[in-house]
Amino acid sequence: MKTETSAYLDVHFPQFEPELREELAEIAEIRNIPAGETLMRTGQNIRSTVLVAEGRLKLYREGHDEGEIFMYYLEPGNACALSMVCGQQQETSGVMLKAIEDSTVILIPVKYMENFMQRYKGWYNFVVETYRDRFEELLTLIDHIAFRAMDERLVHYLDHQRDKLRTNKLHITHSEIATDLHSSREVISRLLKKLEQQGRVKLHRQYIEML
Amino acid sequence: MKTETSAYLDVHFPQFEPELREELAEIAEIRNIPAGETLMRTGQNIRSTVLVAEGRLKLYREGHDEGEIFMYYLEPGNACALSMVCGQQQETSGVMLKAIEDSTVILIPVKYMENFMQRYKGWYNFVVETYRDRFEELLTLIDHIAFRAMDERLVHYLDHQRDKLRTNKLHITHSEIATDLHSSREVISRLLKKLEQQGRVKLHRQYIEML
DNA sequence: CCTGCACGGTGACCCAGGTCACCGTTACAG
DNA sequence: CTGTAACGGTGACCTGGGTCACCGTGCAGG
Repeated sequence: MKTETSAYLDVHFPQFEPELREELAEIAEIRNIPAGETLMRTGQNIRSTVLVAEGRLKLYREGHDEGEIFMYYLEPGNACALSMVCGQQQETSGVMLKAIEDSTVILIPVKYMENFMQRYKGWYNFVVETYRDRFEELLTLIDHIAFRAMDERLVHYLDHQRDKLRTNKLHITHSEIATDLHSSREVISRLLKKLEQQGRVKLHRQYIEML
Repeated sequence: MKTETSAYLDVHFPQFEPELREELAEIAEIRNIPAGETLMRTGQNIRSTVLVAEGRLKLYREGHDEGEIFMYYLEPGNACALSMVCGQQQETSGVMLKAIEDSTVILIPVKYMENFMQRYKGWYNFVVETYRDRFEELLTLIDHIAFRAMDERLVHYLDHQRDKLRTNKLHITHSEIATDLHSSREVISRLLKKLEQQGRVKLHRQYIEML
């Protein structure tokens, strides 16, 4: 009989070797996170690698002086790259991880990392791919913050949301966008209005329709 | 008799197993880069992992529309994290790597990566540590661009230079600082002047003295 | 039915920092 | 010695976008 963990691994991590999945299922801790809850805060210690089994989480970098900026989504089949690099020694997280849907994560104590790396190609590839993707994402983020004006960043943000959430109706408030882009609500409202005038979006109460 | 590559590895990568160093010495290509020259450009293919043997290189992210931003230094004993993640498949670089001193790098074809990862703990640890450090550096960079004003960023930049170059006299032009911070010379000059008035630096022709 | 609150719109204002124009100084090449 | 280029200083100006104040509207809970 299959455990819950094992079932999640089979569905979302099929590239792992069956024996790896078995091993993981034995040592993993599974945790449910209700929508809106924070799994990890800046400055917290990391003792486990986080694999996402269900739901959707948002990963933010927090500024020292209040404020945060959205980095990327974690979805089923993804892992938090940061929680993978943090080795044996007690590392502290530099990010904040928040569930935006009811989510389920699989926690693997970091001490097994090295062992799996060496014994399972599937795990090795997964880790390397995760690093690559996240690195790429961080570089893109740097681009945007450093080189692009707010209006361009907003358009990119909306496109990204549409692609990720697979819908043209984005149920997201102006303030939330402002937080994610580390701007302010008024600015976002103004820019959205501009986009509406350009016929690129349609604004509704509670959601934004992309054209 | 030792080869040149082998000697570099012994000096700057002592944490590698002796057999690993031997293997590396056999497959490595060694390359000298005169100061000022660019080793890698955005969009170029990567086929080798870069280990730094001598000198000092600066790594930049380039914006699409002209402009660049300094990410970090590579020094002897360091490696370019990006060139490690880029797997078997032809990945293209998202960064620009420029020698600021006459430098020597050791190039290891990426196809050996996986093998070394599994066979040598020293290599595994090195790669993981490199990832962790670079990730951390990128996060710090994001912080600075997103949350800090130019004057604070400038101070941080100067401190960083002093630490890295181990000298209070920074031989660097205002324009170069401006490029690195993706600002403009005038702004940097103004801010430096402000710092001088606060007694935190002393400006000279061709160099900046930190107090 | 009210009342409060979340959401969004809008005008007025301000400021960091980017841009432009221009100049003085130093260094080096011819 | 002189021309030219790199470097740096400075004032004038502009603008993106952050901030403040305030309002309207729709909805949920008493």
